[in-house]
Amino acid sequence: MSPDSSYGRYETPTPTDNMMGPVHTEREPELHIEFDGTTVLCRVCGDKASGFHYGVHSCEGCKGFFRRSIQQKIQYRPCTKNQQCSILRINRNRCQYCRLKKCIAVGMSRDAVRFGRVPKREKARILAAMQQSSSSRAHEQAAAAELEDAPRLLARVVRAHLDTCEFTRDRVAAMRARARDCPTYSQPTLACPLNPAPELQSEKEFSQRFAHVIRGVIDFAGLIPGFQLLTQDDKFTLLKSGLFDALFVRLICMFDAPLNSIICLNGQLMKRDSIQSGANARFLVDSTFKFAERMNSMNLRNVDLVERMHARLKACLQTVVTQNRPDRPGFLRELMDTLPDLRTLSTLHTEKLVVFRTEHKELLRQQMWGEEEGCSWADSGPEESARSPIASVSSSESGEVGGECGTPLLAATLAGRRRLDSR
Amino acid sequence: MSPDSSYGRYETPTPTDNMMGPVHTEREPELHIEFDGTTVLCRVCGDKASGFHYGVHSCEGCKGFFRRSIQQKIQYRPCTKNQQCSILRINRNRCQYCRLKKCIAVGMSRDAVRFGRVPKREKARILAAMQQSSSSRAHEQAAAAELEDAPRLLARVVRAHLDTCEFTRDRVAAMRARARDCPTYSQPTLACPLNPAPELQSEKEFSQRFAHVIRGVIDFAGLIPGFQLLTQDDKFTLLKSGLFDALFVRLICMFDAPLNSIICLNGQLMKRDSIQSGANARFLVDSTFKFAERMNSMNLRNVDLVERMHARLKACLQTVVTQNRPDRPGFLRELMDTLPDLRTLSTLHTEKLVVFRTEHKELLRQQMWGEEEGCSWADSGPEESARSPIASVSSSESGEVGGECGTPLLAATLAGRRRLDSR
DNA sequence: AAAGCAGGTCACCAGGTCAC
DNA sequence: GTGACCTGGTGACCTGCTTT
Ligand SMILES: [Zn+2]
Ligand SMILES: [Zn+2]
Ligand SMILES: [Zn+2]
Ligand SMILES: [Zn+2]
Repeated sequence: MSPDSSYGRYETPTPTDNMMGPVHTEREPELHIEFDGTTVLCRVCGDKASGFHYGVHSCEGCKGFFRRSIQQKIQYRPCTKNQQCSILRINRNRCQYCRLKKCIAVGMSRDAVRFGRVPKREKARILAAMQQSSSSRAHEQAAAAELEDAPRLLARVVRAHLDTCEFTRDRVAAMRARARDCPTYSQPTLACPLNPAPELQSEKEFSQRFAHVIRGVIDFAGLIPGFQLLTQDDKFTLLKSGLFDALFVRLICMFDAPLNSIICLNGQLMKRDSIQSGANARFLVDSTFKFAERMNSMNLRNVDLVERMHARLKACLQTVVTQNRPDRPGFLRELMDTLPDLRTLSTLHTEKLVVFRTEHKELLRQQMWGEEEGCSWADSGPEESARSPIASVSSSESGEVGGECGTPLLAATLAGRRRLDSR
Repeated sequence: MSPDSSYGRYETPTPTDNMMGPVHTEREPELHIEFDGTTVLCRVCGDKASGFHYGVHSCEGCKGFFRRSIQQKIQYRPCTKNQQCSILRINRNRCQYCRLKKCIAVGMSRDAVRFGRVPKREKARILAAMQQSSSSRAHEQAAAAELEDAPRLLARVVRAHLDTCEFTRDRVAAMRARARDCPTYSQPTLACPLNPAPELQSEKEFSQRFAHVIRGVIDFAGLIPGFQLLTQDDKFTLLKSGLFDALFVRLICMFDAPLNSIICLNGQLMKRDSIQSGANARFLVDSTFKFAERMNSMNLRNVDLVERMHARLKACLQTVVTQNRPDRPGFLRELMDTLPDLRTLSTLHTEKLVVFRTEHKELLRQQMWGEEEGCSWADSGPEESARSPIASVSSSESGEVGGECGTPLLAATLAGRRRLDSR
């Protein structure tokens, strides 16, 4: 007859339990605790908890209410509103039925009482959870703050781009003009704008330039507001995913449509016709945006946070674009639509790169990642490769290379210490 | 409500201890310890014991409680609930009176304290006991494994039946057909199908036949997967309870409904009308299941294990029956409903048997249980007889027989060595 | 020493109280 | 009926002593 007999003690076994089954080998009591800064909250009504009552962190009010409910086996009137009343500090006395229901749902029970001093182990756990909760909260707040001020955010992204990209419109303008004025065509051996000259003369020199622009993109990412606040894993995943997309867009300006050619660093041209696998595309701007794409389909730690950052950046881009192109309201939409193409192209490009890298892997690796001892990154595993066979370009994926691979530059960059060493 | 079940166990072990000082005969400290895997449990409440306090393995809580109780000679309020509260970790604080009672009952005492380091000898003993405990756990797992594979389990049970029963449908078919073709009626003197002929000619021969089918049932039980893994006591209790039920079902096929007669071993018939106490019933199959019935109401050691075996066997039976009778979904239900009737009939039949046995007890006993020296089985006591006056048929219950009774056959069968000696 | 327990300590909680 | 507050009991740890 007593109310608790009709309800199971654990109606809701904790939302985290059911989703992912992280193979809980250890019997961790799963402490579900809600915090507000430094104080524990009542799991029934959210008020400040006065302690651990009947097996649940709860306030004096809910404690007393539950005690009364089980002492005199009260049968409350069955709730007129569908038995789904929310129980908060301000309205907890509106519906006794739902309040008791909530008490039981969160696990209050006479069988769960715990007397005496709190075990040290659990105390530590609670403290740690609190720490974690507040620090992660502060962390996210910091990230949010960085993304809050739209003009400043924009300025910083633009600045980051200008500081790390050698191929901005302004910088290539001169070369481009020169090339157009007196075009000098050559037969390319390595059809890449990064090649100093159409004819591949020095593999080593190409590798150096290649590594250099890669560093530029990585540094750029590190300068995007909020990026440094992500976890190492997320940073790495994002970079792996977007690195070549960004690089591709950066070098788009070296593809001259009127001349129908690629401009090399030395100003010589490579006719599009003479290049076997031409990259047929028309891109418009050096954009930051592409970098945050593809996140949803990836295995990110803090997806939520990244998502919000993405959304925020997108909104900023929208604002800017709208201002700059009042004549074309759908411009951003067009911009977005180029992303899949970018992805496709980037992938195709990476295929070529893989071939090249396979041929010159040692050299390239040294140039790209530095020469120090490598730390072994956990590989993403076969299933990710299957999903996107060649989109990932991290050093760890150059299949032929042994288990070891050095990524000190990347690592250092992720840590936020490296700067672009050349302007 | 489970309190009683766990409570009863503690009351019994050392009735001598609790009254006054421990009458420790100095020899064997009697080690009553309960384990949970590798940890010793509190003998008062079952919580994890923190050590050997006041002469008993107990938890910090019970230790402190007992200390407080004897320091300030507290007189707790005399318990409102009949002084039989169960004392478990979750409810140990609900009744101080009963908690202290339990403390004393399990032997806590100021004089029983043992200081200093644990003697090596005892340490070894505890370890050994723990080993044993965990091995018994492994034992249960073995039993569970035997019951796991449903088809195999089923096959073994069926095989066991076929190997130990002389009255399967196939085997009696011929005799039955003959009986129907040319019925030969006789006036019975002992209305039992085991009687070779309607007229009781030789008590000795009947007794032999009787003992033989009993052996068949006992052997059948021994062949049921998992049965051999039960304790001697549980095996014996189960047999005592189900032996005649099973026997009854086995002989059902000798009751011919169309002829309205009992078929005797020699093929002669006994008209139902000519039998005074006819067994009016319609049973359908030779079933294994009936044997596991009635367990709940009995005082079994390992009730839980037996329960699980029962459930498992039942589930298997359900599966089989469902397969065989897709047209009748409620068939198992019907089957189950015949059990109370079976019980009633078995009881009635036993009444008759008791009369017969009383008359010929010496002979019968020799035939049934063999002739060797008897070991004295602990009798179930008067209260069980009251519950089910004559349901138990073990030799120990033939009241007139003195304290001694021989059960070598049963004992040997329980040990799993005997086989059916005739096919 | 090392191991192991009685006793003490005090952080903690169930239950009771009583203005509201 | 509610909940801030009080009171007595509880038990996780610690300390000091006893035994091996
Ligand atoms: Zn509350
Ligand atoms: Zn409600
Ligand atoms: Zn205890
Ligand atoms: Zn009691």
